[in-house]
Amino acid sequence: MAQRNTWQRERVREALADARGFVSAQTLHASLRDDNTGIGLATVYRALAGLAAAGDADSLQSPEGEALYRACTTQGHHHHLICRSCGLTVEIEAKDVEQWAHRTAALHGFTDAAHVVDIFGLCTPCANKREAERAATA
Amino acid sequence: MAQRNTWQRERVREALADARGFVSAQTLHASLRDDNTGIGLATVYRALAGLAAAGDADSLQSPEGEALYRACTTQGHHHHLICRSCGLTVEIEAKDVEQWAHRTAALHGFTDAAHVVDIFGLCTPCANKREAERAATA
DNA sequence: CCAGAGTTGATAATGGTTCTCATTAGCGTT
DNA sequence: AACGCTAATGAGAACCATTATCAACTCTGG
Repeated sequence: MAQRNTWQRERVREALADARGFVSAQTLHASLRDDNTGIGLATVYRALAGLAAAGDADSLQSPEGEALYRACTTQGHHHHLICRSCGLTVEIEAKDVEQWAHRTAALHGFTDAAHVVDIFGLCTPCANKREAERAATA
Repeated sequence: MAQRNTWQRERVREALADARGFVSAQTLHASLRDDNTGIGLATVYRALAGLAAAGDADSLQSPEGEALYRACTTQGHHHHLICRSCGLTVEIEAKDVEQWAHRTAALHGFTDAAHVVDIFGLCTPCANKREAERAATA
């Protein structure tokens, strides 16, 4: 009896899947609260940690220091392309980069190499929107 | 009179330059304290933020959520190879990766792409040390 | 239905970072 | 060199995300 199925865990999983991009535990908890579930903050954290450990979600640190989580559709190692305006996330593969990372690490005598590779940018809709705003201001 | 020169700011700059790799504001503050300077924690944070904003230092979030800073010796864009045990940092170039990042971003309609590429691993000394410890335990 | 162990959730604790505000000290001016 | 204006400082409080605590709860196998 190592792991039990609770509705709380399921709700967290659903909420994470519904989110377009990365969300913080706080945000997730807030939206679950709004859905009249009396779910506790600690539980959300535990569920997210569990999902991340199981490989069903991955996490990254936002520049503001918050931990962000996202449901993993692609199993295994992969990277992200993230819109810094709306949070839209695209999962990308980067075999070349993987190899480069390992090669570079080895070159400098580093072993047990892990790497962080993420690209932040503006997706087309957001770029257009920003352009429109700039035009309106001028 | 927008910016003043204070010995505190200078000490922070020096301490950051002396550090081998990335250091946290806390660590930096602690070592400055040991040097019998009565410098305040808040001041260290302010100085670091200022350096980072001016481009004289760059910062990243450690997996533990701490903000780490490092003096930039290489001006311009570059990446890091960091020992997760001792903090030793090597600055690396990655022209290939730069191009890949831009190409990938463009491919998905993303513009204004920035990227985060850092490799964490164990440097040779730390790998050896860890090996020795494992041997001792067994 | 029972018992026992994994879960939950309210709350306290932790720890890094930022804010407050009275005091200090650059720096241009006189 | 002294003056005054204002940015900078620093001790501690405030903040906020995350984690630990622990009694109450609820799955699940028997």
